[in-house]
Amino acid sequence: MPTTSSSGEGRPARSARSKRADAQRNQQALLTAAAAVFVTSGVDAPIREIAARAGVGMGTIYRHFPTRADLVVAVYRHQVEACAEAGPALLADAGSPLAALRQWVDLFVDFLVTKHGLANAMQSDSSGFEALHTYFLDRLVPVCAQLLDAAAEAGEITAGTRPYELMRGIGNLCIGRDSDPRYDPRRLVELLLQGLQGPRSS
Amino acid sequence: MPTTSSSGEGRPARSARSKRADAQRNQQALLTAAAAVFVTSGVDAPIREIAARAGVGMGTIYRHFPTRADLVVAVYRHQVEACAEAGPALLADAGSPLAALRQWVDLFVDFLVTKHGLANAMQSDSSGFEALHTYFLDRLVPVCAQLLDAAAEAGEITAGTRPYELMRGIGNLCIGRDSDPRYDPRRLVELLLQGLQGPRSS
DNA sequence: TAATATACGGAGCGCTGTTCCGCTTTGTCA
DNA sequence: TGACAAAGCGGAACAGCGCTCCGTATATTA
Repeated sequence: MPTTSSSGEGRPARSARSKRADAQRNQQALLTAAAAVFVTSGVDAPIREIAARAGVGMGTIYRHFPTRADLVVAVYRHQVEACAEAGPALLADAGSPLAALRQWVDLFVDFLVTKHGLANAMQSDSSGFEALHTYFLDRLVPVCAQLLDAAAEAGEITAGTRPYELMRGIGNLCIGRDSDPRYDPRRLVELLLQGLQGPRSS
Repeated sequence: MPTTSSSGEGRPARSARSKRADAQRNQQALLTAAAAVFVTSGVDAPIREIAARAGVGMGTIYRHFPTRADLVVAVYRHQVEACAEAGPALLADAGSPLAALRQWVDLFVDFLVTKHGLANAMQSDSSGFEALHTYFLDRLVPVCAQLLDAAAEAGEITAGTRPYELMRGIGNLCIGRDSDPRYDPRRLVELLLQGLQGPRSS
């Protein structure tokens, strides 16, 4: 119970609730600014740039989002959530589990290739991006696992594929100089999915 | 003929050939130092660290290797060459073109996962790594193409796979926190190769 | 209105890559 | 052999970055 004063809950329900008005404003401004900057300069744009665009100081940005990953997560949370929720929906709607898996992976790839450098950042081994990596994967791996299991049970793919590994693999395939005509992540992901179906019986 | 003096070859064959003795020494020292540092700190270790280890100044390292990519290329040139030469050899020795392709890809993966962060650097879109990307791919893509063609002609894989894309894909799959037990690039590469064999006939 | 917790801003530190120029070494030629 | 360019060297210096820290300002409550 690390409460500063003695009488528990003495103060109006502030302590565990809303922050100061200006703090809320700034947080929102930061999210908006970051989203805009990410589009133009990628997710590893200079922190100063984001702070400047939001019209706040460096201290403020670090107080609200201690690591860059926190900021990225906050900016893209909605989209990740949407992707996660699409999993079960597709499983219900699509013709087969494999079809659902395919469509879902497509969604995920769309998300990744849209954000400059997001895929890179997710795998980066430097400067506190671990949180980013963790959040995305924690949220999406279970969804992927569900799709994988369903497809395996339907006999459409061989069992035993590790969802975590697959997700990282797909993420990795999406890394790269944006839109080099010679490199289309989608084709390789498709190859991966084909590989999932097991060796050719011939 | 950009020779300084008039009489062609007048000077002892210096002009177009060897550099000064100390320059050669330093270049060698830099290569050795870089190789050592790359092992411990990865390919994006601080330039200063490499210079210090080689016992030279900053200017020297930049004179010999204007970009970091030049240094990396120089350090790994032998191994890349070996990998390139292994292609035709495997094609002749291995049982089938597909087997050769498999073994060759294995070699390539071995090379990549051994060097900390090399795969990352190869795909990095920042700070003059393009040269690295270019060198590796220019050297290895033709070899890969040859293996791919042979396998396709033997009917072991579906035709039409783009060698460049495949190489980059494999490279990308090798990116990541070194030796996370949950992620083994090799398994995914295997999946990719399986996908190469085309959809399951079922 | 006064008091206090809360939040803000930005100067400053340390670490990078990269350039630039005065000094040193090397090879050559008389 | 000795002197003199040319070639090479070193590292100070500049710029850009992430991140911290603390004096100041402001919102909120009583």
